[in-house]
Amino acid sequence: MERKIRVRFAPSPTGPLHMGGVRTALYNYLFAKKHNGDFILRIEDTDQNRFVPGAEQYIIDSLRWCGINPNEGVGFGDGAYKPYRQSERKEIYKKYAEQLIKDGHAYYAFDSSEELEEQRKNVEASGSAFSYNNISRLNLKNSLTLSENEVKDKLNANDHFVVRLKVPANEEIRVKDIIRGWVVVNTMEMDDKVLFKSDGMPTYHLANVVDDYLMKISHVIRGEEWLPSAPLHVLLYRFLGWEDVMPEFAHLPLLLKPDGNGKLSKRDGDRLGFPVFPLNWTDPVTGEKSSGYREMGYFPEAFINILVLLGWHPSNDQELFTMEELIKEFSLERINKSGAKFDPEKTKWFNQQYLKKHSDEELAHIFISDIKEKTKSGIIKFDNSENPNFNFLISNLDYTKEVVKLIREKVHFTNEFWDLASCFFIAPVSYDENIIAKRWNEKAKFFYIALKEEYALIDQFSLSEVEKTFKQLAESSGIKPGEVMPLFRVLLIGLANGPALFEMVVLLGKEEVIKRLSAAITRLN
RNA sequence: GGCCCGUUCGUCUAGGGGUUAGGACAUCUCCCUUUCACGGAGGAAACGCGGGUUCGAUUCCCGCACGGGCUACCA
Repeated sequence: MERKIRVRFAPSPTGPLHMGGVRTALYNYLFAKKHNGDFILRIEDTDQNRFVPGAEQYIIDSLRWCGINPNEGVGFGDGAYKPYRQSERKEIYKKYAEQLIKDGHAYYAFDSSEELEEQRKNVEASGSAFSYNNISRLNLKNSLTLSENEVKDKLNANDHFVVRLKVPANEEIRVKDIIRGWVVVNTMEMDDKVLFKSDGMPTYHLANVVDDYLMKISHVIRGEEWLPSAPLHVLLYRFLGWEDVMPEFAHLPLLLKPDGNGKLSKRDGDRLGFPVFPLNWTDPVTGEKSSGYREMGYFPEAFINILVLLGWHPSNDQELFTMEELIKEFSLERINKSGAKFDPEKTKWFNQQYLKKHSDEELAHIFISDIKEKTKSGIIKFDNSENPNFNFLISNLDYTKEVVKLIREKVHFTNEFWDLASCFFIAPVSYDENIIAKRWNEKAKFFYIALKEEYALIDQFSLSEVEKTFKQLAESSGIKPGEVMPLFRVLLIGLANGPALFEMVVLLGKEEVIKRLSAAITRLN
């Protein structure tokens, strides 16, 4: 019988979840869904020193926002394998560490970190690198070199000790990676990794292997940074007697910084001005703030789409996917081997594609709440007496829908709407100086005074009427439309660029247009 | 330093023993548009180097170079 697909995402709560982490979670999720399997969120908080309050909740919130919902795990309901937080599983790991010692695959080591540091220095002085391995362990303080009584005494005296894996000498360890094929490492290159720390917590290696076994994980899909320790994990499965149910491995290529080389880091985002985190984050200790894709105005679907293509690609040219399509198309075999440089420029295009998929009404709702928020936080300021209709307009769905219709093609993000559309809610107080200097003269002034009067006479303030009236007046005044047209927009909204001119005039409405023209003529006189 | 992994346009990538090496972002030109954008058409742009194997290699093999990862009582 085929074994049930069960995968896990296992971050440590040491800070906000990096977008690379989100991609790892995504690939796990897609793989699980595709095979009707389970996706588990396990929190690997075995390092008490690096624990950051709020980080765990941040991870949960991020996955929720992305629509990557685990079947089991911290924050996502109890599954059959709880608890899913490693700090709550301490006793479990201890048992397996003891079993390894009993079976002769691990040993107690009593060397203090100062002593090891000393060793390291000495060896490095002679030109090579120190390694606690099957050679050096014979000269160090551990249960292999000390007498049985000495060991007993030390353990009874509650001396600090760690448990180390007894890596066998000169053996080829083979790891089969789904993405990279066979990776072979000789045990002479491996060191006797600490499995159990002196603070009573397991290290990643032990906890990871034990939990993956107990939680019946079928595939370990994780970042490439784990590839070097995969042979160690294989050894652990063997020594624990679990080789026959060892999960398959897939080590994902890394996300690289956009310029230069190296892993994508928070600093790159700060330096180049793009987020590397899904959500905003404030460091609880330093108070340092990091921006997130959500708050930058990205749709979660766009964010997912950006991430999934960084290291994976279907066999055709499709670039835009729903989650359902991704689940259908995804396969580990089509994941690339090499790292992907992250291009913040392309993310804008993706978001625009998703913006296009939304209806005017959906966008209007987003726009309205954005305006309300900006007003509340003081970003939007205006003179109440000059804009008495402001509150009415921003609450009017039909009106904002029409506004959205006129500007939606011009932006990548919904939070850019306001910059382009403020003119529909607030009258201008200043006018583009270039255009005024070039075009504003007596002739123009008389034209607009006349236009104001003509517009006042129109009953049906429609697109065709508005445009016709403008052009006829220009013709009868002996003016080429091109001479006065750029000015029209400036008089109405203060800016040289903006929404389609006559559409804007109609939406603003007869009364408002006349009012704004009068104000402009008075001010520019 | 040692070990491991990788290398197709600037970037993400498709492809794979014989192709005009395909797509997308960005960039450039033109069209549409009396603004800006959207849209449309087109252009420039890539198989790291050296050896093999082969009738033929960008594709397979080996070296080298370059890049990355790991080398903690961190994950």
